[in-house]
Amino acid sequence: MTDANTPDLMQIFDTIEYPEAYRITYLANAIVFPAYADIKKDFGLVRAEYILLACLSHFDVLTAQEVARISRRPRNTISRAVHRMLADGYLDRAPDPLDGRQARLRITSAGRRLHDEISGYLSRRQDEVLGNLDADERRSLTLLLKKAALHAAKLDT
Amino acid sequence: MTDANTPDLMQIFDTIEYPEAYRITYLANAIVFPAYADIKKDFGLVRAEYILLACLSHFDVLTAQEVARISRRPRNTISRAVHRMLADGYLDRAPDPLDGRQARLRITSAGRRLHDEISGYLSRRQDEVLGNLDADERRSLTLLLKKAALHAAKLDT
DNA sequence: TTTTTATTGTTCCATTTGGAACAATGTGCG
DNA sequence: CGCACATTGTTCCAAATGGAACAATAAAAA
Repeated sequence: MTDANTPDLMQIFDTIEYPEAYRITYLANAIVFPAYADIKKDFGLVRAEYILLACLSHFDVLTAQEVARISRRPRNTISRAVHRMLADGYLDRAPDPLDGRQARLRITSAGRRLHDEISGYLSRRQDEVLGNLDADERRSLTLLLKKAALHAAKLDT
Repeated sequence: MTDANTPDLMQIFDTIEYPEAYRITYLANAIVFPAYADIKKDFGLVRAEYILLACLSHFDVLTAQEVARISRRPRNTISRAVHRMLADGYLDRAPDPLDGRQARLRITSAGRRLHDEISGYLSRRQDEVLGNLDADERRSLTLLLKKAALHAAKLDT
């Protein structure tokens, strides 16, 4: 596979016209796809469902629209996830008394337990993929990612 | 929207159990989705198609399997992309004389022109999303991303 | 050699996906 | 007030997606 005739498949990391975008996307795929496949196999959840769970684990109450904004996903996929997770007892929904359009979503204790299990899959895979960075590099990367992500969140308001 | 009653939607960047994975995925989405939507609208290409184009722009000749490995995408999506891009004249295919199973793919000049246009969309969006990093930070991020990506590429061999 | 195992590319099929249109509700402006 | 416009959540539908099985070829084992 890695003989002299085979091109170095990773040279593209350097030659691509958009190196940061390429590497970020590559890392995202490397982390999320395997974890996602395991989560689907072990819990039967699709991506929008555990994203919904993750959002609700970190806020007391959210609307579906807010979840869509936080996760940068289309509203209809969140809507579907809400229905399935409601049916499975992982969250509660109550109409907002102040605004008849929106509903207030909260995670249940069953949902929180499920999220705790699932987040282990993602943490483990994250640590595997970033495993060759030393502590300083890891800290530095984390900070730079946060700065960029906060800026990205302000775009496309 | 950002009044006192509204929770800070971005606190999750700090509280999530897998902060690097979350931020990387968030940035990947922030870069790729808008660019992807524009590329689809302006050129009618789906993601696997411009990924194929990008790979073939950076290697003289590749097999479909190699494209799948480089891009971490399932083989059947690459196979479909090859057929569409062949029909549109963006690449050439020739059977490998040494191995009857595989075919040697090359980009055509039309394909290269198309890739040049498309990569502008991704570069521009990349620079927008990373726009608040100064030169040192940007350089540092780029290096850390490369180190991690090279390591990720060696996983799941 | 023959037989088994692995690899490549493809097709099939069920599921996921997201854009667009929609009804219901709320907001702003005359 | 009345009327245009915006927002939320949902449904519809066409398209994309990816796992699994497949035929053809190659490599390895017996």
